[in-house]
Amino acid sequence: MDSKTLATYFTFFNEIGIIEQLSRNMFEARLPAGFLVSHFSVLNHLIRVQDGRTPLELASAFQVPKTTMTHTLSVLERHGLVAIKPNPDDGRSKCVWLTESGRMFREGAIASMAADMATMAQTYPPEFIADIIPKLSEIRVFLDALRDPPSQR
Amino acid sequence: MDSKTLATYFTFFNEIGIIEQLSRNMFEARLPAGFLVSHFSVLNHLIRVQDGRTPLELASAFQVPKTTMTHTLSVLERHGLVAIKPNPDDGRSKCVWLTESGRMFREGAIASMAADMATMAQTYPPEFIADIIPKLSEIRVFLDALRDPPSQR
DNA sequence: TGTTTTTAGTACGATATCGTACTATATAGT
DNA sequence: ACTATATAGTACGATATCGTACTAAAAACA
Repeated sequence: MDSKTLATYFTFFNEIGIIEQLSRNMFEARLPAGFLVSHFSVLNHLIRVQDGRTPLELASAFQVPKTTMTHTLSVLERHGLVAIKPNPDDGRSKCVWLTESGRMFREGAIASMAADMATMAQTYPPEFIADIIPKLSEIRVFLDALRDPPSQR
Repeated sequence: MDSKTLATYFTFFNEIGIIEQLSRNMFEARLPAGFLVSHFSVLNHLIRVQDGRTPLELASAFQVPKTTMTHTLSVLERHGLVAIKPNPDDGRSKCVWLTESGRMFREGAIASMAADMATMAQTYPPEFIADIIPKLSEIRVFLDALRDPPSQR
């Protein structure tokens, strides 16, 4: 692979990295002090896929080590945003449930973030974004499959 | 903004976030133990834009707080990959220069990563990637401009 | 059924990232 | 020139993220 082609791929991932940072900063500016996107994302995910997920499922969904998810969940639990209960189907495992506070927290966060999204929509309408998503999804699936071994993420 | 449109934007940023994590893991697997993408990126940036940049310029380029860059640079300096010297034009400032080791480190890292990029190129040829980059760049520039105030990042 | 291996979660330590506060120097305003 | 403000970098503390090692339970297997 020539260096110019290589640079294309590097540029791609560099743009991804910068957008990730900028968007994270944007979102976190809308969250209550002390909360990060990692916290919000878990709450949001539990709404999207139904709560009652195990910590490992969550770690896998976010591609983070399970130790990281343990920590994130402990923060959410400490703030009463989730309840962590034993998994009735597996004595080793647990299930994560949203509390009423957790649902409200997510609602409020989304309402705050909607302002930024609306601003963004003025320049980049939903169709523009929707057009890019499938390509990113493809690449995401590909990269996910590329990992070897499919470790405990 | 209706919730479905909102979901489009959230999905977009979610994909960005996952790709960022997957690619970071992929790249870091190719770096010598103990080194992270944040270290490599600075070396790579110094090649691309010429070295002699100030820590603040680097922090700005990567959208990280200057304290984070101070830390990153201290790691690079400790390993002899960069040399940090006073800025002749500004007594408060410094300039970051690549060392020969730093250049070699970068070369080696890129050579390692090229293998992954070549694998990726089999499924996603450069044109596919090159097609997405301008859109991401646009969005990156937009998000960058959105920040208020243009803080010390 | 008893043993081995795998799996879910956590404890712990190391490093990264970030925010606040501080110092030194430069710039702006008078 | 003098003062006030802004800027570059760092010190420090808090939290996040991650890797390794461990425990307990489940699954595989003999």
